[in-house]
Amino acid sequence: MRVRDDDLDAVTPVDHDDTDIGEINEIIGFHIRLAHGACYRHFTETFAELDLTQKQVSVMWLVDDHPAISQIDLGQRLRMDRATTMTIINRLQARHFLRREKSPTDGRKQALFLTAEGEKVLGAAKLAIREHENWVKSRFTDAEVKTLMELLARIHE
Amino acid sequence: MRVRDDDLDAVTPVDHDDTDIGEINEIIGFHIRLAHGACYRHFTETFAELDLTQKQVSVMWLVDDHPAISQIDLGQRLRMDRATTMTIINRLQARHFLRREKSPTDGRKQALFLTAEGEKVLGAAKLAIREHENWVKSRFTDAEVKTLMELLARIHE
DNA sequence: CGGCGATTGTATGCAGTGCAAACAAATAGG
DNA sequence: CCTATTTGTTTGCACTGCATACAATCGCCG
Repeated sequence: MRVRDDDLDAVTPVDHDDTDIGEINEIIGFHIRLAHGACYRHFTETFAELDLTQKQVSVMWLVDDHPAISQIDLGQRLRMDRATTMTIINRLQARHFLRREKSPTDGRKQALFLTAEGEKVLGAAKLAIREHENWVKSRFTDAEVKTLMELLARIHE
Repeated sequence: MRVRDDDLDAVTPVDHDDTDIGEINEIIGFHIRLAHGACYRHFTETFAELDLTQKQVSVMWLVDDHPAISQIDLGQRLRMDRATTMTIINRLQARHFLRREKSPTDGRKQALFLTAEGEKVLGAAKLAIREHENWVKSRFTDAEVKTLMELLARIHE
């Protein structure tokens, strides 16, 4: 019962399935966006119960790895500007996963620390991350994963 | 209290430069997000003058490739829901790059067409896309580009 | 043929993210 | 000491994603 609409413009010499998108399919940026979207959706599903976003998990992870890190440093490592970093820190602080302290060495900076609850949540998040990673990696060999990581890293420097 | 925060967790066998992010660096989803972010930023710069987003260009491109396409079909091909598709179509229509017509074969559907101005803008956009693509591809060999596209496609099916 | 469920478009609201501008507090450097 | 810079903060705007609700239309089945 599915109506095919491919019949009126079947001119492009590419595969034509239900989701043929023509020459835009050759644009690498387009594939990066689609792949990111697919990842984002699966991540959101996986973290629905924990109610955490990618950024929030990344921030907690980094704060755990680097206690007393400043917001600006955090933002630079995750490629976020100060305003975006603020939003995320505020949210995590409101949920008592993280706390701000005045940096003793630089009065401008805030020193960030996970709370005990934050540590607990991060532990659960890391388990969910593993599940999410397996979802991504399930379609690749180990060598392909290595290659993909290497190529992606070259894009974001 | 430490001045440097790198010294207390130098256990992960990864490079440690100014933007070391520790074990999170081994998460493939993280690299996809960073790569997407880098692409997004460069795209935004490249299209600042044309004032177009990735989605808007994708939509115009697809409407041009598939005249009389419906909104739902467009959304499925670009992995967007109806509400998001609406927003983009509305914006493009308000700028007179695109027009809606009632589908003659299905009263529920809208048939989408580019206007003459839309065609013109799409032409300019495709040039900008080429520039953007070159920015991405400049760090890869042709074989690597092919590999990357193939691996990315496997993520979003 | 008629009614009912499914599809499509539309409108509204909420949340996450990105970016810019402006301001205050503190630091760094001459 | 004075000035420029850094850092955090706030505010506002825009794009995107998702959920919900509603109306019009279509397809299918009795």
